[in-house]
Amino acid sequence: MQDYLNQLNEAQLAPVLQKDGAMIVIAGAGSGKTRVLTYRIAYLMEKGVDAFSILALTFTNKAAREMKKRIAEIVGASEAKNLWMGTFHSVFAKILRIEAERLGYPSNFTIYDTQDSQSVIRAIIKEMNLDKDVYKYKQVYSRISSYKNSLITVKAYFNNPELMEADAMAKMPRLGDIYKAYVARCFKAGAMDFDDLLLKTNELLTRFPEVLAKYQNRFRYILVDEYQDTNHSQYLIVRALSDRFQNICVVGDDAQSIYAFRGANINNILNFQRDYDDVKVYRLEQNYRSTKNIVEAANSIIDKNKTKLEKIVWTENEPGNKIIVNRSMTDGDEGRFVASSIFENKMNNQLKNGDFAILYRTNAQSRAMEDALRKKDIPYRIYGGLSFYQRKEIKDVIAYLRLILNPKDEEALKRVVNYPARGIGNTTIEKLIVAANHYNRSIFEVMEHLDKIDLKINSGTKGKLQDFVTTIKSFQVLNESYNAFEIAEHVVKKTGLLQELKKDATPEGIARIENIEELLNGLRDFVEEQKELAESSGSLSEFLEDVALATDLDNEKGDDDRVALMTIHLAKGLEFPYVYVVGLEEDLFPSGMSMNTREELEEERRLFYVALTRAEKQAYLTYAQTRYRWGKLIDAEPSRFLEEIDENFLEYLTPVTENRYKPLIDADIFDEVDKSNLRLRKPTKGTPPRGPSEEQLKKLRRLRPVNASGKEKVEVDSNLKIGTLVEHMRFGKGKIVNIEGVGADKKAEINFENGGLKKLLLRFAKLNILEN
DNA sequence: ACCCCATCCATTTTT
DNA sequence: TGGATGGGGT
Repeated sequence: MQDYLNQLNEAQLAPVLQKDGAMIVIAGAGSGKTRVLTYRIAYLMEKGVDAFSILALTFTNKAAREMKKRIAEIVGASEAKNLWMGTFHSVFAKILRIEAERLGYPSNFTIYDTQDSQSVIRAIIKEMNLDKDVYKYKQVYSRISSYKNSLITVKAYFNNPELMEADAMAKMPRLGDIYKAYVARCFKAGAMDFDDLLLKTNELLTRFPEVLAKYQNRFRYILVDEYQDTNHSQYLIVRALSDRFQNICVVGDDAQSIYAFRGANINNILNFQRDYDDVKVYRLEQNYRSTKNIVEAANSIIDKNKTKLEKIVWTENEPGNKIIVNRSMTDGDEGRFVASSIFENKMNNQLKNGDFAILYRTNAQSRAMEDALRKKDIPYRIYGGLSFYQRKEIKDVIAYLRLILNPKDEEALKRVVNYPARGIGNTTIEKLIVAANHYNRSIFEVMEHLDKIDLKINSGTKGKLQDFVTTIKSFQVLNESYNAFEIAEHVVKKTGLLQELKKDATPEGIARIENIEELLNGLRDFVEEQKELAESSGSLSEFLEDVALATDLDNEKGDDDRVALMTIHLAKGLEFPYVYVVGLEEDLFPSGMSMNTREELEEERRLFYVALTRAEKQAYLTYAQTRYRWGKLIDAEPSRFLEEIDENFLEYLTPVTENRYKPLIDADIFDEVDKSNLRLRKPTKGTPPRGPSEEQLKKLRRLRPVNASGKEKVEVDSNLKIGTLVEHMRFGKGKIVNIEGVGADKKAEINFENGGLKKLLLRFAKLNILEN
């Protein structure tokens, strides 16, 4: 029965066998930390710890599911199902539902996603007559979010002159008022946003000692994965819950802390030893994932960081190939290089598409990769971006379902009250909102009592409103006796949503219908699964909670064989035999917005470390010399990270290019005694960080004027067909009227109108027709 | 009430 | 460059 313990090395075994007390496991990349966590839980259970009293917090729901499955194999499914495992958000959402009424929330509160929250904020900004160019709703949202994650409530905000001043300095003196209105409106709608799930949990545990005691007694053993990415709010929850028994095991790697931007505090892991008495520290330093070259190259990078815990990651694996570095002319070329390389590797080594991953810093970089992969007929899947549940047609269905559970949910109501169109226009909604605010009721309640309120709404519209109310109420009745799948199917048919979509016979329209079908299938699976696990009956509320808190990777359908494309953030915790890290350019990676402080730059470096350590056998690092950004072709310089890697582990396919604007090393920037005279190379607004290269300037000068009409000769490849040129002419306002021809002198005469020539030139550069 | 067009904004990462 | 939003026209 204890066979599984044999699968651990000595370092891994120690934290598994320590049953009680506080402990931290510092786990290097690829050192088998998931295995340790899994086996530790299994071992606890074998030693007689009740599954009900174990709480394991993971970073994604998928991680929790997989771990649970593995544990079930060891201790049996019936035992494993009693474990509390999941993300902070999903676990505490469940607890909040149980305790909601203490906080004045209904237990069926809605969870607002980012879109919902932002839409509420946008409405508030509009109602307060604030300048939407000053108060940008996304910025306002992220400020409020970070306040919440630091446990700064509205009250705390108004008690803190410094914060208010900071916002006033940022030209947003009314931010506090927006915050207040936002919180009030969410509360009125019976809704919590993502941050509330943590904030309100903290409130619950501090305001109600008996509740705290209840959960302290319940969760006698607490385990936290990816501890380096916990924020202050999460930190306090863990501390509070573990305070009584102090059986706390946190696992993480400070070198992989990459979520500071959303409030993660690396100090949580760095200072863990101070927080509990008698903390045992374990280190997992043997890497089983990657070749020696990769491990040591990664070490040489992370070495440049000052803030870190001492740890030496090593491996007994083969040295393997060196890391391949490639430079391309353009981002398009970079894509083509990656695609060809994947193609060759696949052929030469008989690999599957799924053995490859392309990792990038920003989602926008995926396009060039996609184009190239498509041309080579290599199947790929993009992770992240618009997730399934964020698609319009899916959100519409979900909104109906949300409304059934919580009719106060304003965002859901606004979304579907007139979709499919039923003659309830904006004017009517406005009137309802005014009345709702006046009576301090929800919009739905106003709609229920139209006869009692004197609203200037004509009787026809009133009838339509009543029909809507009746429809929703009929759904609510059904919800009492049917499962989530049955309800959803009914809703889709009865509301006319499906018929509405069927009117649209375009490929997109058909895709939408298919998506809805997929949603229904997913629901059916969900219900079956829940019944099988006997965890529940598969009710609507459970499904909606899953949806709201689903991580992107949760929706992965790993059934077919595709190359994976994703941001590095999303790749954390994953591994692939072949990894391409693309776009290694200054201002892109490290991001131009994250090199103003040592902390920021070190986080970028950790991000790079994460990227590189995803690779098992072979890593590629690529960069381009020019790249389209914001629709403009800009010059790029190789990333400082390339120089930071010990070159013994690198193989350059292309000659090394020096960064012409050689970045200052950290010490130059951050360790100067007098920083006041140091000007950081922070790009100023509007102007690119640096101008075009000399050659390009020359070319641009030669080819001007761009804002007039005229004729110009452009050098092109003589093999180029006029048709090809024409194909690339059809864009922009400045039209190119015609092209005379490509002669023996390799020159084409082009007649153009305003701006056309410049655009053509850029296009050529992209196609790599013009030589450097 | 719906559709089309223009303008604006963005590219740092997401539970 | 492209997507998202909002205004104006019908």
